Amino acid sequence: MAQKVKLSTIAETLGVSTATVSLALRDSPLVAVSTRDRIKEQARALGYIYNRRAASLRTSRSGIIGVIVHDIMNPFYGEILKAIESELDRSQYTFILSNHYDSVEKQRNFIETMLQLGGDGIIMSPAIGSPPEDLELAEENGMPVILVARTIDGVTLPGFRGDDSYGISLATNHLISLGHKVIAMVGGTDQTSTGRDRYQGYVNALRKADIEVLPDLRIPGPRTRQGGFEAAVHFLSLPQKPTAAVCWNDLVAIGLMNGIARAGLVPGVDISVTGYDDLEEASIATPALTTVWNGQSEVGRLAARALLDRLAGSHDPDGLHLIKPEMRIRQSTGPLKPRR
Amino acid sequence: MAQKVKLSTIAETLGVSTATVSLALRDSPLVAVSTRDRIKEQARALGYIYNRRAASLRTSRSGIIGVIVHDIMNPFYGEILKAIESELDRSQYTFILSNHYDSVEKQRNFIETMLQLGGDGIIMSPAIGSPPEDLELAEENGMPVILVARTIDGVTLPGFRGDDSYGISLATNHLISLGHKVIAMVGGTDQTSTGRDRYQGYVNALRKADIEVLPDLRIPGPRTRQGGFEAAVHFLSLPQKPTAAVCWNDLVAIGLMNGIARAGLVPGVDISVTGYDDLEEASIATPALTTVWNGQSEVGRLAARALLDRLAGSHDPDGLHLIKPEMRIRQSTGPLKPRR
DNA sequence: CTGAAAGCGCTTACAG
DNA sequence: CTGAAAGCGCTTACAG
Repeated sequence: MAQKVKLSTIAETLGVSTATVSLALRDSPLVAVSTRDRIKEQARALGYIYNRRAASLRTSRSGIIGVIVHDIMNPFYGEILKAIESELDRSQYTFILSNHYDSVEKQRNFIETMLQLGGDGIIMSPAIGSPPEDLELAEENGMPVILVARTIDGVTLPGFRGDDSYGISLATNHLISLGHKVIAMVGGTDQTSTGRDRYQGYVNALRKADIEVLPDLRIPGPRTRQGGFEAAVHFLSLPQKPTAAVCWNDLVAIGLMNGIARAGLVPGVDISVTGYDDLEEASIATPALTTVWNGQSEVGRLAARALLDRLAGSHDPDGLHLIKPEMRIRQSTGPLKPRR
Repeated sequence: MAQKVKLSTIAETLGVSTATVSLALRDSPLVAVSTRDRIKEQARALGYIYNRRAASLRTSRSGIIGVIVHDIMNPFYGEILKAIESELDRSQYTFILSNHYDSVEKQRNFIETMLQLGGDGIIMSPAIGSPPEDLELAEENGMPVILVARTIDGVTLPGFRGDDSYGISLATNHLISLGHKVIAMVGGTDQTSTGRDRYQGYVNALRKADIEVLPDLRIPGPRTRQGGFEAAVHFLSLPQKPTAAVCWNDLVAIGLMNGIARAGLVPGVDISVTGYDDLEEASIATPALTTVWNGQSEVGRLAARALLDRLAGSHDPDGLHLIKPEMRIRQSTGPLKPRR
């Protein structure tokens, strides 16, 4: 590579000052149009590459936004990311993506890296057990934080997620209305607000229908396709013989249905299964999955908007914004059959 | 936020020079241990945040590695990314992830952004139709590029991917050995090297077995679960009545199996289906998918290593490194049945 | 409309 | 083992 071309190279070859070049390249109205055109033309001809580090050091804005979630390979987060990406795409921000896999340490590392890079803001789905101090560290150093999908007790940052308790009650009520009485809940964990809310929504719906809540009918843990698949054995061997399962999410539901099918039963006929999220693949599962839309696209879009607004100076009210989930009835649920 | 703490703040409060602080924080042996400890302690106490932009401006190394692929939500790329991530995790690099969705423009933007940020290197799966100049732009500016999953004609950068032609012939031969003679190929595109290689591998395997190659048996296009699902209608209405399908990848195969099941046929019994990639979900599909392992984890690991080596100064030979695919026989393929 | 100069916060020879 | 000083490549008052 040849000699590095910088602002001053352009300035010298054109006999103007670096100040003029700097202004011209950023389309400042202070520079005469003819000068600007000459400068831009020269920049192109020389193959000039703008040095964002230098600019950022001077202005203390980096144009970088950090996004960290549990796992970008999980389509639930993937759909949120896609919405964030398309919202940020129109702006001039570059975004840095990362997984924390629920490691508080990885998350802290990420926040620190963003701080070191002078990141302008962070959108995050906090790791299980995130200490509020870690998030405050960002805010205290002038880097705003927006929460998605999960919230943390004792933290009042702006947050966007679905109304889990309400959403899971939609699924549970749907099964109850089909005549099911022995309904298991498969997957999830009490360690997240989401996990607690969904279990609570399930419990509430059963109680309201005067159905006894049996702790054994809860199979906690699974959160992936693989987890749901493996839980099928446990599910099918429950002595109470559940006729339906409210699953933690679509992935668990799809895995569970595969496991049920392997055992020779027909999901949607012998056993009713509901998912949660309404991922793109829910509708093409076999059978097509009855599930609850969890507003991923809205969560991502609103979070990105909120951050952009905040960076533009406006200060929206903090606190939680709940997206209202919606029921999507398909073929994985059906009326209660006579005892199996 | 209080007054910004910088190197000089630490230096002043301790009565030493910034040079000493800088060296101490980076564990230079030039600094006395006692001095170093005092400095580190003070940095912690003051809540010092290292300014990477300033350092990077000075050293012209940023510690940033860019990774761009077609779509991180596609599990095939997800698995590659995971391998890259775990390899890079041990190093001190931050990585910036992005999708190009096969838009050459998005890809060029990404390369330019990396250049502006002073990125140390890029790992990429190039967009369809990538002009060699775009990749050369990076190299010319001192930013090394490593290719994964796809390569580009006329570009001699180091590249890592599976041996597609060989791999697809494994799948095709497996079906032939089960007695199938009317074998369709579902998905993929001629616009990528991968697409051309896989089709060629399929054609070669058929020819070698003296089976006529019928162009109508190729259903190009699908690359996703949704695409495979939708292709089922076309597949099932082919006048030649294929008894087996060699699919572009696992996602297409899973989608196709779902579509076949919807039509009342049993994949693995009525119609044999092979996938490609051996994603994590291949083994839990129903039926478990017969497929070809495409070495995602190896591709990611080796690419990351190659870049790290290059950044450390060693200059590995350029050119293509092919990973040898392996057959994974499961339940989605079976012996030819009497005519359906 | 344009230029001269200071400064963002580091690191790196260089000197002692 | 430590310090004084220059410089990375920008942007921003300030002056004209």
